[in-house]
Amino acid sequence: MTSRKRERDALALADQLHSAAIHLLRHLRKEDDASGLSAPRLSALSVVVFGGPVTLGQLARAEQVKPPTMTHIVTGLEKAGLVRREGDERDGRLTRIHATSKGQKVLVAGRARRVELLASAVERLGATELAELGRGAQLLKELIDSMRRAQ
Amino acid sequence: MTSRKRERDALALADQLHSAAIHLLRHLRKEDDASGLSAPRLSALSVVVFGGPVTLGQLARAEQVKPPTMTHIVTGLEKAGLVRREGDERDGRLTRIHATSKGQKVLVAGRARRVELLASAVERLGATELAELGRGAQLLKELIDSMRRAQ
DNA sequence: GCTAGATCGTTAGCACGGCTAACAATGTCG
DNA sequence: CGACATTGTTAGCCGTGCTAACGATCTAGC
Repeated sequence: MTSRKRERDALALADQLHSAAIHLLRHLRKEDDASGLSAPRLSALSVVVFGGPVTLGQLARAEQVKPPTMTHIVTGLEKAGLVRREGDERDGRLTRIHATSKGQKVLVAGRARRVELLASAVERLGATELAELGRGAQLLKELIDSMRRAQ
Repeated sequence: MTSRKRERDALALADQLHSAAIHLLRHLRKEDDASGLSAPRLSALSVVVFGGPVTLGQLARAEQVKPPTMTHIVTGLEKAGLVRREGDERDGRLTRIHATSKGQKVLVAGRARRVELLASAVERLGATELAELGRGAQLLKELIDSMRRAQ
């Protein structure tokens, strides 16, 4: 019956993670609003800033979103002047997304603003708990990658 | 400089948690779609099913959402026959949200379906990692509660 | 008892995020 | 050169979230 117990554990854990993800994002949304950057835009901008110029399709795959959705997000970022489109010279179908210097600045500022709430909460944690939470975040990330590979 | 290091840790951790939350929800959305229940609806339904009859305002606060948003979500659940509104006899302003039996069934089925992906990923984890991830989820939940109390 | 204010929920209207279907433009290969 | 594949965009739908404004109801205070 130990496998039955594992299933129950997995179900309970999935529920906790699901609920935590929803509520965390709803909290962070408020801060994101202050910077004018929603979570999906911030996330995409982060990829562009740290991942260098990237095609729209790559960005869509990285963000696990369909191309039309990414077109929409990039258009928003472009109108805000945080990103610019540039056609590839060798392959006319591709459009490469570049971060502008404003985009880099806004990303850094947005990260700082976004983390304020979390940071003040994190500072109430002991060193042990901080390490444990870090470990949990790493495991969660690996879990998501594993889900992605499994389709 | 140790406090500076804590800040950097907090920033990096916040980024990881933010990114993980986004990508986890995007994955789970696909499963949620299969059951016809989006993440916010599933989350709200869960509160109604396990938290007994609840007023719309309580539900909105529990889900950290403004009343008009919750009105919309509840309307969707009601149209799907998962929930029903009932006026309070003592206070005519209140509307209590009750789960229907169909709502209970659908919630359970949705949870199972939703957890399939995660469960198969979780089963690739060792017992130690499972415990660590569970601890991380618990800490994350406490962190969110702490953020909520701090506004 | 009645009026003034507070509270609760809804409606209206906006912006964004996500999807599918359909299309145009470009590359590639037989 | 022509058929096919790939890339990105457009159009159109629905769900989520907000604020502003409103109607209905309760509660105080006079």
